[in-house]
Amino acid sequence: MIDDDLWSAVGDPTRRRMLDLLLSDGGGTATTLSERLPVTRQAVAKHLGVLDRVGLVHVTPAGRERRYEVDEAQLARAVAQLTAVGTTWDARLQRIKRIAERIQRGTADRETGTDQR
Amino acid sequence: MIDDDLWSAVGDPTRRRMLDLLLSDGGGTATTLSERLPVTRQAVAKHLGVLDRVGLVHVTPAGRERRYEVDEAQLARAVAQLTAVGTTWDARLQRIKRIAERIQRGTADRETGTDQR
DNA sequence: TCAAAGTGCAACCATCGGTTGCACTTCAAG
DNA sequence: CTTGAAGTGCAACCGATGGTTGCACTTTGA
Repeated sequence: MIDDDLWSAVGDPTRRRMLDLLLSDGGGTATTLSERLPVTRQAVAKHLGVLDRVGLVHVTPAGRERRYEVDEAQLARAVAQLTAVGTTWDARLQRIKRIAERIQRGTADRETGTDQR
Repeated sequence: MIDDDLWSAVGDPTRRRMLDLLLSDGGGTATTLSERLPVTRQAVAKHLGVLDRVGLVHVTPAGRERRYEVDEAQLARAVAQLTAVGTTWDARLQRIKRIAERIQRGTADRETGTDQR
């Protein structure tokens, strides 16, 4: 149901900042990204490898540079999964809130069995 | 802006399943949770420690048991942050999509400087 | 041709999710 | 009261991962 690779790829805070930078700058290399992040170039390169492996970025060799760009469609998929999990829990929380209110309203005789699971 | 501790706490798939179980069962202990999860009691206990540290669950000692329950308000906060990040990226993606369409529509003379950043 | 820029590879360290093993409290039954 | 089982906590260990440093390799430009 949930693509756990995609989730964990987006789950890392450094990778989220990298995606942010790549989006606002319209692409970049490991070196340019590391200049704007509190980590070394090698760490950035590893993260780019992870993002590339799940298809969130694409790489284009240009001379001695390797330019990375965000795959917007794939990122849209990841964002959709994010919000999907959010809305699922939101619904569950609201359901529990409704049950709690119903119980507190005094209907405490046969509440068990009507809405379990 | 973003509470990174909350995010990483919810980021772990096992912790998400634990929150799911705690919500649907209305609480539980490390032992009862581990019986319904593919990990040992000790692993569950560690995760409960993490969730407790960020305030997503509360613990109530009862005899030799330690019963954990979800703090629904805090979980609601975490879910809100999740969906907030989602909508932020969604907006950014849509803005980029609009720019790309405008450029491709043929306005390729002075597109630079009108909507950068 | 040669130095600087950009990258890749390898070794190393700390943290984390997970495990096993053992000691400690609490409850309940004899 | 004693004793054994249930529930927990603590410590050591293992593998994966995010991060670092060091070095070798290609490409560019003077």
